[in-house]
Parts: sequence; structure tokens; C-alpha cells
Amino acid sequence: MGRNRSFDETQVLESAMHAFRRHGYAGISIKQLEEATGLSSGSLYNAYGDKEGLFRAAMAFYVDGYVAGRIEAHAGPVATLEDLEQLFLTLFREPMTDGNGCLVVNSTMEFGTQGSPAEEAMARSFDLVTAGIHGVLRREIEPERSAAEADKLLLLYHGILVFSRAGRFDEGFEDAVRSQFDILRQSRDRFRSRQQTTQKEE
Amino acid sequence: MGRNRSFDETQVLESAMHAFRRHGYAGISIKQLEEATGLSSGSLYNAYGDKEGLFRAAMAFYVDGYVAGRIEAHAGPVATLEDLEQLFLTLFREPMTDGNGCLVVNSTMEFGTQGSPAEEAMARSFDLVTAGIHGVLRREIEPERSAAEADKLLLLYHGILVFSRAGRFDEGFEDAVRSQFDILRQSRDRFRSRQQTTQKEE
DNA sequence: GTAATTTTAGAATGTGTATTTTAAAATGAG
DNA sequence: CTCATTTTAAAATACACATTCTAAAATTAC
Repeated sequence: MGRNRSFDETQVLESAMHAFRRHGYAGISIKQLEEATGLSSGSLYNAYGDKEGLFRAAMAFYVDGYVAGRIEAHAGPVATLEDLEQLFLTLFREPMTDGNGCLVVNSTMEFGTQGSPAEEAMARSFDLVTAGIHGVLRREIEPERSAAEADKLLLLYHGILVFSRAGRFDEGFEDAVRSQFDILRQSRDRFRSRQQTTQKEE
Repeated sequence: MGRNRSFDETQVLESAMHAFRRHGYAGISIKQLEEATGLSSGSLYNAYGDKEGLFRAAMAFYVDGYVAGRIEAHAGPVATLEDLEQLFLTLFREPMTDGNGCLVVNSTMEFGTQGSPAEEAMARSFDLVTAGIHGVLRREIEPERSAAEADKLLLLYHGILVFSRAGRFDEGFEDAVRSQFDILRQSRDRFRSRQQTTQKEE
């Protein structure tokens, strides 16, 4: 059954992913992808079919490895406001500060709605983040305000990714995040004491 | 002194701007730009030098006409929280809902930090929006919280532009915006009554 | 060890790209 | 009216691009 692949697939996808993150899909050539991955175009085409196939693979790699992992760690089924706050604060630390932004959001902005090679990965990633944030708030604050507050955080999160890519990292943004989570914690405290009061009455 | 230009420059820039908005810079070809603008490549090159020149012109056109106009109208030197809220709510109405997003933010995500042909226009646009939002909040709410709340709104605003381009317009986002402005209005009320109290004491 | 099969690198291919050139048509200035 | 200059459209150019082909090297299964 012929020889085995001699390159490290993970390493190739990692390199390709960073290259796409930096230059976008239309903005990078096969030649640049050869340089980035260390593979010849022959091998790339053999392994991934075409440029779009490599892009899809890099997207899936990114969503599985980076997005899903971060959401599990900071916005999983038992995550608290404090965990979620950490999710936001990691956006201000390595490796998110290299100025190349998030592959999913970059690709979203490049392709828009109309049939993009990134469509499924994009949808999956947005669903993960949305569900994670909404889940935490549903557990932590009063139900009437939870959806609106979750949406605010969702928008805040993606706003940060825009400024990250723009290289415009005001120090204030971190304060803005902390201040918003402080407000949510106050909300949680009120919610909890009200719950206790209700319990006593029963 | 030779003949005059026979095309409507405004109309050409408007078409080019929408084409760039839709396809990005790297994603659109001169041929497509000929179709979009109705001009032959000869005329385009004569008028704008090259593809990058046309892009710069389209960017400047967009920032001058759209961004600056909207900021003046809703976040000028005498704008209130209500005016600013309108700025946000217009993002949910025509013509911002065509799924092509904002040329400035799209281009930011395409090029990132490193020397982009959109650099000056991008910087000007971000400065306009930032200054407008911070200006309103500085006037309307208590100084200690004004910067953080302005940054929150700034991030919220750009988050909306991401979801707009993604074609993922949850109805909840509009509620999220309104709820945030309701909170800011409460903040303004407290700030004003405190100011009155202080005045009486003097 | 042999045969089948895959990977691999690099050359080859054809298409699409941005851009320049060409020459004719248009039109403003004197 | 005439001349100078510009716009314009279309053909021409040169290059970069994604992709395919080729043949050799590698390596697994038997």
C-alpha cells in the first residue's frame, strides 16, 4: 500500500492556518503556501485537492483546535462568569495579539454571506461561541436579562477581534471588559439573594 | 486643454466602493470593476493610476461620505445618548443590511496592521467613530465611567458590523443595543441629579 | 525480494491577472 | 477653424496564478 506521508499533517495545517490568518484566502498564493508549509505544490495538491481544500482543512483545524477548545475551557456547561471573563481576557494575551486576528472572523469578513468555502466552519464556530456565552449567562443572571446581556457580550467579543486585527489595542478595552463583568457579577448577586428569599418563603 | 471626463465620477466611485465592499480588494478583478463601474480598464487606469489607486479613492469616498456623515449626524459635538443610539440602530436598517458590511471594517480585516493601501482611510475612520462615541459619553455620564462605557459601545458597534457581514442578524442584537442605552440613560439620570445636588450645596 | 501503490519535487500548462500600448474620437482654448 | 491635449476603447503584453503532468524515490503488503 505505497509509502506513508512524510510530513507532519498537524504542523502543515498549523502553518497554513497562520498563513491564511495573515493574508486571507484570496490574498495568498500557492507559492506562499509552499513556503509557509514547507511542502511542494505537488504534495499540497495530492493531500488536499486544491487551494480551497487546504483552506477548508485549515479552517476545520482552527475551529476544532482553537475555538472549540477555548469555549470548552471557559464557557462549558459548568462555567461561571469568572471563567467567561477569562475567555475575553485571553484575547488580550499571546497568541491572540500577533495582529493576525481570528481565522473565522477574518474569513467571515472576506467572504460574507454568499457561498463561501468557509461556510460550515464559520457557522460551527459562531454557534459554539454563541451557545457558550448564552449558556453561562442563562445560569448566572436573571432570566429576563440573560439573553440581552449575552448578546452584548457576543458583540463585545467580536468587536475586540476587529480591533485586534486592526492593531488598535487601546488599554481601555481590557478595562471595558472587566467593568462589564463587574456589572454582571452585581447582577448575579442580586439574582442569587432574590432566589434565596423566594426559597425561604416556600 | 483636451476633452472633459464623460463619466460621473461620483457614480463610478460609488459603484467601485460597493464592489470592493462585496468582494474585497484581492477578491475582485479589473474586469469585474469594469463591469461594476461601466468604465473600460483604459479609462480606469487613466483616471486612478492602478487598482490600488481606485481602491484608495473608493475608500476615501466611503469615509468622507458615509462614515463622516453618520458620525456628524449622530455623534457630533452636541449629540445626546438618544442620537448615539440612533447611530447604532441604523446598522440594523437599509442600506447597512445588504450583507456587504462596512468597507472600512472589511478592509481592516483583509489587510490587518501591515502596510495596507487602506491605512490612512482606516485610521481616519476609526478615529472619527472613536472620538464621536467618547465625546457623547464624556458629556452625558459620570467622568469616572465614561471612558469604559464608551469603549464598550465602540466594541459593540464593531461587533454588530461583524455579524452584519456574517448575515447572522439575531433580532436580539437590537434589544441588546436598546438595553445598553437604557442602562446608560439611568447612569445619566443619576449623574444629573448628583450634579444638581452639588450645585445646591455651593 | 518483488510488486503495487503512494508520495514527492519539479517542470509544464493554460488561464486569468494587472497593466501598457495603440490609435482614433472628442473637445476645450486661442 | 485649428491645434493641442485628453479621453476612450480595444488590442497587446507580460507575468503570476492555480493546477496538472511526469518520472523518480520511497515504502508498505505479501
